[in-house]
Amino acid sequence: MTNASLSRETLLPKLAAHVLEHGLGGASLRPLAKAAGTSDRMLIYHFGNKETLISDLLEYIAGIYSAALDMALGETRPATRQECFERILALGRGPAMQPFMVLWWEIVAGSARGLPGYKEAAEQMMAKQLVWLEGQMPEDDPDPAGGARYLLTLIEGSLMLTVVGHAQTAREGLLASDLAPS
Amino acid sequence: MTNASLSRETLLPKLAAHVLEHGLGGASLRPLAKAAGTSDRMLIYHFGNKETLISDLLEYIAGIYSAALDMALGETRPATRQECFERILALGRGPAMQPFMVLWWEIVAGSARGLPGYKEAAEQMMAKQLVWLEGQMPEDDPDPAGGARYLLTLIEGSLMLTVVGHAQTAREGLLASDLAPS
DNA sequence: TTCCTCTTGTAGCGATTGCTACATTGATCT
DNA sequence: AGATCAATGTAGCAATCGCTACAAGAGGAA
Repeated sequence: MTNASLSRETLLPKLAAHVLEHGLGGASLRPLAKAAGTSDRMLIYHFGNKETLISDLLEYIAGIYSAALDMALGETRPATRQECFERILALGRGPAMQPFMVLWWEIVAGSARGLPGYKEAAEQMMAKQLVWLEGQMPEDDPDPAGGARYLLTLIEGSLMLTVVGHAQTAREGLLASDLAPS
Repeated sequence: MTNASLSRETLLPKLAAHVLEHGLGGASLRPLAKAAGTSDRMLIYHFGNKETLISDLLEYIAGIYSAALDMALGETRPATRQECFERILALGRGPAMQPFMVLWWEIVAGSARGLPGYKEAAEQMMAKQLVWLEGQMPEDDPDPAGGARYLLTLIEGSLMLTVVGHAQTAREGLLASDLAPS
C-alpha cells in the first residue's frame, strides 16, 4: 500500500504535465503512460480505471494551481480595485498561466457536462482563487470580500472573452464599469 | 451540387440536435450518422472529413443560437441596467438555454485549445449576443454600447461561476458592484 | 527454504475510431 | 438505347481505445 501510494504520487506530476500540454479531452492511457514513464497496464493497476485516474489527476492539478497562485502573490498590494483588476487580468493573460487557462476551460466544460471529478476540481480552484483574490484587495477597501467576488466575476468574464477573440469587447466593457480609469 | 448542398442542409439540423444533447467532445461519425438517419459513409461523402463536418456544424449552431436569441427578445425593455442584467442572467440559467450553455463551454474550451472552427463559432456567437444585448439595454441608458459590453462580461463571468458551482459567489459579487439593488 | 504478496511485462481481447475501395442504383443527357 | 454521373450500401482497413488474463520476478515472513 505504501509503495503503491508512493508510486501514484510519483506518477501524478508527470501526468499533470502531459495533460497541461495536451489537454484532458484527448488524453488516453497509452500516451499518458508514456509521458509518465510507465505502461497503460500500470496506470490501471495504480488507479483502478481511467475515470478515477482523471478524477485524482484533477484533484492534484487543483492543488498545484493553488500553489501556483501562492507563488504569484504580488510584493505590493494594489491601491485601487481597478489596479487590482488589471494586475490580475494581466497575470491571467500572461504566458505563464496560459497552460492553466487552456486546461481551465476544458475543466469548466467538463463541469457543465457533468463529467465525474470535474466540478469538484473547478469548485476547488475557484474557491482558492477567491481567497487569494481577497488577499490581493486594496488595504483600504471598504468591502474586500464582496469586492473580491465582484472582481472575480469580471475577471473570469474578461478571460473568457479574451479566449474567444473578444478581448477588445472586455476592454471596452471595463470602461463602462465603475472600474473605469478616471 | 444542388442535391449535395440540399442534403447537407438537411443533415445539419439533426446533427446539431445530437451534438446539443451529447456534446462535441465524444461525437464520432457513426453515432452522428445514426442520429441524422444516414451512415458514416455519407457524412464523409457530404462533408469531406470529420474536421470540416465539425466546422460546418459549429457554424450552423452559431446560426441557430442567433435565431434563438432573436426569439427570446423581451416584450418590454428593462428600466435599469440591473434589471437588464438579472433578466438575461435568468434567461441564461433557465432550462431552455441549458443545452446551449453546456455546449457553449465546450466551444470555449475548443477555442482555447485552438481546434479548427471553434474560435470562429465562438467569436460569432459572442458578437451576436453583444448586439442582441445592446438592443436590450434600457432606453435611457447613457452609453448602451459600453454598458452592453460591461454587462456581457459580468453575465458571462456569472454564468461560468454558476456552472462550476459558484452561483452564490457571483450573486454576492453583484452586490458589491454598481449594479447592486438599491 | 518455502510461501506469499506486491509489482511489473507481455500479449491480447473486443469495441470503436476515421476513412476508403468497390459495386450498385437511379436519374438525366445525348 | 447507351452513356454518364451523383448518390448510396456493403465491407473492410489499420489504428487506437480501455481493460484483462497470465506469468514472472522481487522481497519479506514463516
